[in-house]
Amino acid sequence: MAPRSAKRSGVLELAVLGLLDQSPMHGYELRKRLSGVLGTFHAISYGSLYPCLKDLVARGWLVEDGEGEPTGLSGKRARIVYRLTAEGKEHFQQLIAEAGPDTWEDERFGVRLAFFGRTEASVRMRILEGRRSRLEERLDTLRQSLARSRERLDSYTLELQQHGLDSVEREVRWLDELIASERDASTTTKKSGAPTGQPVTTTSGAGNYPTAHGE
Amino acid sequence: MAPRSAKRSGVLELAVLGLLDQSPMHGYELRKRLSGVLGTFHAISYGSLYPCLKDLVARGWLVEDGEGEPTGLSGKRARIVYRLTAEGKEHFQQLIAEAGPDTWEDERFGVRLAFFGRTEASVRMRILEGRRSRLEERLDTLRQSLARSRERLDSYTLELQQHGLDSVEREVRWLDELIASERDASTTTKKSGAPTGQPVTTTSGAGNYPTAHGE
DNA sequence: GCCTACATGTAAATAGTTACATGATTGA
DNA sequence: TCAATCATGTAACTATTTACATGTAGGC
Repeated sequence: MAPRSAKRSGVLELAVLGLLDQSPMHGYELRKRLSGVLGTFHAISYGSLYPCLKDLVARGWLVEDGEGEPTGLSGKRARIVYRLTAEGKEHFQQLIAEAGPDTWEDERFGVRLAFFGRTEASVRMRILEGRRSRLEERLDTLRQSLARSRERLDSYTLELQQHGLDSVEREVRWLDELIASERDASTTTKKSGAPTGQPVTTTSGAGNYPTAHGE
Repeated sequence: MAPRSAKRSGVLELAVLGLLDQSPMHGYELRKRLSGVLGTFHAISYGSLYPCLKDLVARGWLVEDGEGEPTGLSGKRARIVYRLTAEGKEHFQQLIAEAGPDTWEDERFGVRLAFFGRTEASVRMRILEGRRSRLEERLDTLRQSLARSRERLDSYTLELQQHGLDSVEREVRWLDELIASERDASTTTKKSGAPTGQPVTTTSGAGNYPTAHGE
């Protein structure tokens, strides 16, 4: 085993590996795409990204290429294209094969879902159902606390809390749709003997995916 | 002016001041209520809260009381009840009178809304509308990026992004309701000469308040 | 010639959590 | 008496942003 210099983030690391697993890229491009899979509305800062890339290189999961062949006469440099190594690919596969309790927590669930296309069906299901029961748990707490304090709160606070509750309920319904279409896909696959465990899009454009209302 | 030892957080600070403005409380109780106004689903940790309280005391906005009168025979201590000072009250009033661009950003909007009951009507309106146009801006970016990359993305990533979009759209609709009921309230007040600028609850339980899907 | 977007990076500050340490009170 | 919940706190660590520093490429 490597000497465990550990340290680096978790979600960001996973997101970067996942994007580079699709295709090599330089940091600037990577940053633009990260918001898509991280689901955080503001882009990650370079102050986070570059140190992370450096770290991944140091751990042997990434290598830096000096931007392909010098196109024509320009010979421009400056860009550093990052690419997964064999170990990097293997490591990423290992990461997306995990289905532990933290995979369905707020911070990770989004990225994991974004990479479901490369995740095994059984793992996908475990994460979706884990997420669902996590939210159900949250609903219990929220409803209880709302029931306890309903008359003490003014209408604005109430509106805020009610909204939070609605958001979680909505995410549960969304998950139900996703889970249902996973089941459909797996039974259809078994019956018809279709070759891949490829994703099936839910029919409606409904459902949503809120998590927090502040921050 | 005080020597600016500054340092402390912002949202957490505001939330603590707002809760203590309603009634004095000890730290443990405070923590429980904080999740309600911070809208963060996991409670804030003591490792954040106590240092923050200490800081607020140091800046003269809070004082520590040693739990009222010793009830009957017990004379139990240990609990430290925090209470706003006159300067603390004034400072809080100043904070909730602000309506700058950061007030409608993700981190602050929730807390500000939670304290709308003590916020002037014009400020409330400015914040709600600021938030609304901020989200509209977000929708533009999101729609554009989704349009650009639609065919490149697999169905899961698409589902994720679509969900994020839906969530923001839903928050806009919710804000529209809140804004409408603010307008109603202000015209009714003017016409009937009702005494307070007190909040009016929206009729439906609809609307939601999502912001981020990961994290 | 200048401005905008592209592109990479570092140091310091900021925000917050986790793990630990301690002890009182309440109810089964 | 034992466990759970109440209650307060600190030190170390984790994650992330902001501000700065630097330079290139392309359009007007």
